Amino acid sequence: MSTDLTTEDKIKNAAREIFMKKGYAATKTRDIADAAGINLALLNYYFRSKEKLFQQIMMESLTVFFQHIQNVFNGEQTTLEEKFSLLASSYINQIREQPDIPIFILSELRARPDEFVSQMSVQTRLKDSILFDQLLEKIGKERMMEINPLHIMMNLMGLIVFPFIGRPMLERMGEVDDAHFDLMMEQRKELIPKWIMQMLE
Amino acid sequence: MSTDLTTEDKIKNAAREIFMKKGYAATKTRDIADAAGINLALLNYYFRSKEKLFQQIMMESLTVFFQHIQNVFNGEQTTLEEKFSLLASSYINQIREQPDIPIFILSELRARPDEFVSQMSVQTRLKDSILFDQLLEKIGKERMMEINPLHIMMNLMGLIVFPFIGRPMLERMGEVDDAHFDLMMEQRKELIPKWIMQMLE
DNA sequence: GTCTATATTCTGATAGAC
DNA sequence: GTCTATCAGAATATAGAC
Repeated sequence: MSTDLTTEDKIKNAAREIFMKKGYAATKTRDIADAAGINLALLNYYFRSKEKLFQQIMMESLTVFFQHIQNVFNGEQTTLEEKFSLLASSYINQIREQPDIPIFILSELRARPDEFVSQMSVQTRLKDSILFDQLLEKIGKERMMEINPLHIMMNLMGLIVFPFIGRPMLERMGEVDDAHFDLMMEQRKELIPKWIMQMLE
Repeated sequence: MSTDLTTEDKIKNAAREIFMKKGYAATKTRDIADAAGINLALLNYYFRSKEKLFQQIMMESLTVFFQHIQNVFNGEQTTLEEKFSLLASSYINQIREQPDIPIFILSELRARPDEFVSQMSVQTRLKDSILFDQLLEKIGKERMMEINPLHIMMNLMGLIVFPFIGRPMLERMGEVDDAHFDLMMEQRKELIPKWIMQMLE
């Protein structure tokens, strides 16, 4: 870790790492200060409180995490399958760099149902997206009752995200090591869009 | 809630509910005592500590959650598709009664990587199951490199569990209410086994 | 077994010197 | 801006009466 960072950024980086790994409630401000290599008082000097520091980290995480979605959802040049492919690839890459980000976001979102949802809901409305229109066209009206487009979105997100969330469980059940897990995630970049397209046939 | 329970069970029920909803770190022993309608001292009298109480709840949750898997995995009378169908139906029913159980288990498992995994890994080894054999037969050796059976298990678990974990997000993105969500979960009991079988073609 | 009161430790936040 | 020292409150756990 390079040391030519502002104190504020050192604190934020440490906070992000620990919040992600342990969650809000289990994180102690002293741990953050230690990891950042600064004193506890400085944390409050820069961010006023643990709560405010957390909110900042969380907002940024949400923004980063949903950044791609908006663009991909509304890409005008890409086909349906290309959109699935782009989402799978970019998210698998991103989560690999921050493996705890999905479970972090989802569990903190559960703990605070109303605090951050507005932030997201503005960003991504399925019904207003080009992806949604393409889905409708592909599925066809006669099958719309049976297979709601939201099913497909659940499946897409679940297929991408779940292996990372369930990793400790899956590694035991399947007896896979880290290298093998990485290989499988790489495979899934191509498999997931294929699977989703099969569901639409 | 009937009141003819032992004090120990009253505490355990209250603890289970609050641990599930808020997670270990955010749960206060006083909240459990209040919810159980007893005094704080009694909690320590029966369970010695918050930690020990949690371990007991967690162990039982894991056992319940993985109870079905073992049986379904090794059913000798059921086909592959029937196994997928049984797993989807029973888990969707079970999670509906305790909606927080997946995120609870997965987030606490992340926080304590080594404490409980042994408990699970004993219960469920994919490679030793009849389901695994059936999968191998269906997939065929020539496709085994491309599509590891573990992919299929990840997909099955993800398709079942993710909608509940991602519910706050999905409800916003898709603008669905509770009734609609329930309907979709009901649909998925039939859709998921169908989707998984398609992946194997 | 159950309670009230209390001990003890932990934790977020601040005061004040430099 | 950064630190040391400390406060105030919260939270787990126990002592001891009933």
